Amino acid sequence: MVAPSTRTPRRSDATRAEILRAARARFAADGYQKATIRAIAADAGIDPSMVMRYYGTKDQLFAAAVDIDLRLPDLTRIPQRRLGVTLVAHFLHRWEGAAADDGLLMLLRSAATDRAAAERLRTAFRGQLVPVVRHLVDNRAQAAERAGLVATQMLGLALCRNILRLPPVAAMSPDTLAARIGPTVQRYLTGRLPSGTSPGGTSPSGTSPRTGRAGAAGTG
Amino acid sequence: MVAPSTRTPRRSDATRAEILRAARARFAADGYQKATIRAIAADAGIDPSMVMRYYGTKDQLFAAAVDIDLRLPDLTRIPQRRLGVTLVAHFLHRWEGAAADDGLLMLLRSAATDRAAAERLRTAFRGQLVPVVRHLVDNRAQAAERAGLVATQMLGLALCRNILRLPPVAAMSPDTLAARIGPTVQRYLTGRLPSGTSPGGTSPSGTSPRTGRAGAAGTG
DNA sequence: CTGGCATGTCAACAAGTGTTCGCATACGGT
DNA sequence: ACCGTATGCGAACACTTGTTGACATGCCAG
Repeated sequence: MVAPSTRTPRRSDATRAEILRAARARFAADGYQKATIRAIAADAGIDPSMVMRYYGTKDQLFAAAVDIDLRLPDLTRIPQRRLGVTLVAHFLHRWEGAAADDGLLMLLRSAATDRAAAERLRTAFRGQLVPVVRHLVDNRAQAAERAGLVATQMLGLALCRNILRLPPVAAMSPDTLAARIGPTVQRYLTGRLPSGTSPGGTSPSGTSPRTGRAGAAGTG
Repeated sequence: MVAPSTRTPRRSDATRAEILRAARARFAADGYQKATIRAIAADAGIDPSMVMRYYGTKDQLFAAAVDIDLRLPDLTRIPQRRLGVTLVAHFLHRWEGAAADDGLLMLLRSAATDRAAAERLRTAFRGQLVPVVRHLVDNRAQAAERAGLVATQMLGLALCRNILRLPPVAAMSPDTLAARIGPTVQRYLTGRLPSGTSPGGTSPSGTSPRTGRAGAAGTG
């Protein structure tokens, strides 16, 4: 991807890629445990032992298959009022649009029972979502809290829509979902955080985000 | 539970109960697949074959272990403005309070990879959450949609807090969470549904719930 | 053409799974 | 006391899993 001179273009690169493709699909569809090496190999049209030869172990194959990249946009370059809808639309597009990426579903399915996958998800949260939110909010602890709230809503959406397939949620169009859920995310990001223990909030009125005009988000 | 004369109190009832207890714990902790009959039997302190004798098969054991009862309160008897926080607090108390019930976690963990468990969850949603919401909203389709939105938030909360254990979400106190997330649920239940395809909404201004005074929910 | 290595297949292993069967044992009614 | 049955155990079966090693086959350098 980076430099074309990435050394030694092996003849088996096609097979390697095919294995990875099959692995991604299987892991996304079945989760870590249920996805068997044999099934992946069958999908890739080769022998199971090849999988081991090229990727060592099932764990390592999973590690190679999962490259969770939320590709979050720079939120500071988005109109303040549209942060919520934009973010929801982004996620929907990210995992069911044209350039869909099974990464999150893969991880979500697996994380329910596999603690390594859960750790991955926590890492992605800490390393990708929290930093982006931190650009909007000064207070570190508060940024983490806001990011956490956003995660509950976004992962819940992914869960209900793409995994559980709750009929009403699965039936709604991406636009409708963005319109319905956008305000929630908007409030989590920029709204006042109503009363409650504010962890680490040292600033006097520490429940306000950097973008001053907070509050009435979610009323349309 | 109902009548003490429930016929033939067998001598093995204690064992049966112990098996069920161990099964619930294991299913909740590991999910359907990862929870093995042998492990459950070991937890219960008996032989694996006893599990089969008393419950037939692993599927049937799972079916016997899961009795998802959200015990949702009658929302019509709750102050309109407090619907959201009440509901969030109820759920938090339901699955981590004194009378905690692993049922939902059990189902959530399993539903990610087991389609039978997912179907259970859909049934619980359709049979318990939707009807309660329907008491608040006339339009059936709209009630289902609102219930779906509530599900995305509540299941997302359960997921992030009790399964993924995202640090910020896991660290927040139940009260704080209710204060933060309550308004979201409130808006999903009684708020105006902002523009977007309104499925089945035949009424002219069909985006308003029965409880007239909608709108500015979530601004504190 | 020929050797050496990458690529791939086949068969098998050891461990773990749900599940079944046969055999002890202890209880409860007569 | 005795017998039928419920209760429990242990071993085993058939199967799937991840993983490994021996063996075939193709490609390219010399």
